[in-house]
Amino acid sequence: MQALTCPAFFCGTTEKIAAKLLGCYLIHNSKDGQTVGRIVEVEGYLSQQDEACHAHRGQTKRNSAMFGQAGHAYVYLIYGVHYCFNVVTAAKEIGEAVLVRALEPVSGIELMQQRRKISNIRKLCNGPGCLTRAMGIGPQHNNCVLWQEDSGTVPLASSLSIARPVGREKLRRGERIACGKRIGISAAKELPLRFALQGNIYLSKPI
DNA sequence: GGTGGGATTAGCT
DNA sequence: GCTAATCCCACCA
Repeated sequence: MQALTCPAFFCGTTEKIAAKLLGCYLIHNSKDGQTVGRIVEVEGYLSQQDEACHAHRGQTKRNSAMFGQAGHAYVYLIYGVHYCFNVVTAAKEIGEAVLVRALEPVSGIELMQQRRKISNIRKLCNGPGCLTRAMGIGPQHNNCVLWQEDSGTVPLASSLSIARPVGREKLRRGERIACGKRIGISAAKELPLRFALQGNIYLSKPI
């Protein structure tokens, strides 16, 4: 894998970035240790024209990170219980993002098991609320930068970043990028904005 | 100033 | 399949 060192990766349409994020790695260095997951399932949310998107009704205090720069994180609390992790994908003031719905655990698996209080690796990160718990992602990461900023600065206590696969690392044998309807929403159900690695066993639901 | 609902999950029936 | 857990904030009064 190769760390992202500039925001150029996050240029393009939200759909393109969603597909591009599949196979990438999400890396969290926390005081408890490092956890790494491979992104296998995402959903796009498209600003004003998308009724299921938090940005649909305009900018508020809660969703303001979504209106920030592409390549930042948007983390919000859902049902008062779980956190969802999103990657901002549009230019400032637009309000589009990609929700990460499932990860394939890559390293720091013992730490993930501790955080989740379960041992089944297939269930560690197989849902948006599950993966934030396993990775130790929370509100402290809202609006944080997901590429690696210049190394001269003082390292953060808790840093979240994305790395891309190199060469043939992106897709494994038996995997292909598939697209379908989004899950768990009541508005704009028909839009085909769910992207996942079909054939991967770590999805929240088969696609 | 009160209230309703949500991009979910786990545990029980 | 059903439901409790539990919090922020948009919306309405």
